[in-house]
Amino acid sequence: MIPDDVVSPLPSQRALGDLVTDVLREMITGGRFQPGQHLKETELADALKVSRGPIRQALARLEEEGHVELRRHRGAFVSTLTRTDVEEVHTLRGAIERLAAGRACTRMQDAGFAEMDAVLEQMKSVDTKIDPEDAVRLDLQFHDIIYAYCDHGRVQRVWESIRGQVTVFLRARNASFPDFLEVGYSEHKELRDALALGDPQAAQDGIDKHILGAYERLKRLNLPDR
Amino acid sequence: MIPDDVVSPLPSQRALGDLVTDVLREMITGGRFQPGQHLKETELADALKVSRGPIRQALARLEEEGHVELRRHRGAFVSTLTRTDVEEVHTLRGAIERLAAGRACTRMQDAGFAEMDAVLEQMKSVDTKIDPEDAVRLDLQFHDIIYAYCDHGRVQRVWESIRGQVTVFLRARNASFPDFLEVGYSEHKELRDALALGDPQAAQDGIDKHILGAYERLKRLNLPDR
DNA sequence: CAATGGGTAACTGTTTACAATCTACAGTGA
DNA sequence: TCACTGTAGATTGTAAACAGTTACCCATTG
Repeated sequence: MIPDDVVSPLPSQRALGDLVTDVLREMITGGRFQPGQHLKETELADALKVSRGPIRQALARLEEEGHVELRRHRGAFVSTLTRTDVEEVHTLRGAIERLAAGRACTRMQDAGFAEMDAVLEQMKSVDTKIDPEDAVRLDLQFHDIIYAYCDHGRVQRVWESIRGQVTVFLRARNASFPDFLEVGYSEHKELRDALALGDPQAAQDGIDKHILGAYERLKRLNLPDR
Repeated sequence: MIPDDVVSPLPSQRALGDLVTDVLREMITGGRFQPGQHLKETELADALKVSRGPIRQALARLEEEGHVELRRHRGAFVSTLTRTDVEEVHTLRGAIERLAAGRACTRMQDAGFAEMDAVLEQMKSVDTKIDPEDAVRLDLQFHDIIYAYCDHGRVQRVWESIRGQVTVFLRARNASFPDFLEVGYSEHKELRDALALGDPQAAQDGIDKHILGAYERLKRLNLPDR
């Protein structure tokens, strides 16, 4: 057996459509496209040097994730973020993360909590340095751990389907309320301690509280109603 | 303005891929394919008289719904139902239907409850006639109403993504436990009354109880572990 | 000036064909 | 028996072309 380090870092033959999906998702969540902008298949195909096939596959997936709106015979348009979207994403997230946490708290064991503590440790230092993008990354990483340990493929998929939009919200929040960076650590530490009890009910209550807090802050953002 | 009732019910130009998705989903849930069967794109394309494009779109969607497994460069295989699938589908369903019911109970109003009562009325008569397929249809119709009135596009989509598998489970249950047909009405009536209180907490508790009951029965089915 | 209607351009939806790539499986040799 | 190799079959990726729609412009009409 040849160790992984020696051979080529595996060409990672993912489907081209999946790569395109990631690239476009990053471009949209990163603000490289304007909300409402018309994304044309042929333009994207030319720009990314692929054919229309993988582009269509990517757009279909991004539509499911809520990043673009597909109008028949019109094409794909970058979604505009509304108050309704924030509400839907957060209530749905609350529902599935509640389930995920209830399961994860009895499955994480030492390894899971060690991962979590590593993230928390970094959050603590972010509190002093204050780099908004780091805060977003760590916030997501923390919750990714819960989903990873809940051992529930379907919940994981639903999370992945809204994760991109959660990212957008977190970025918007940090841009509007930079002071929030200071409470990131304590809120997640509290949630971690609730999970550590190993009691599904306590874990679910912890999530309810955590997500509700995040939602209350987001509601203060100035967004169009729909 | 011409009222909708007078004009043609619009030819509803759906995409071919969507039609193919529905056809294949029905064929899979209806048992026309064997679990594990290898579905080849070209075969399906020939059989349905469409090109590979819509077929691929359909298979990608059915994979997200859990009806087929897509293996890279191998193709699509009809999923085998396992105990794990039953557990995942029901816990996820419990989580989102809890949310949906909490919202729906304050939005259904008279019209919604009228729809529900119409379904309940049919359930009562099924109890005497006992046609398993009718029981499945009515069970789904009842819960569809909750999702329709919860006014939450994303929850609706998640429901649609597991609805097909729930259908499979219900059919399997009726095949194994025909006696269940007798309790269908009373259990749903109980849930309807919980919703009618208009209290989100009561509605959520009603769902917890209802889904848990359904799950307990399904667990008695004899299914492979994975 | 507003409403109507024709015409056009642009884009998506679909089909077809072909090249490239990968998997599984059988066969080969040690 | 085991590991390797080669090949056939199937899928994915790409490309090109056509059909169907949609939006938009603009002249016409009242």
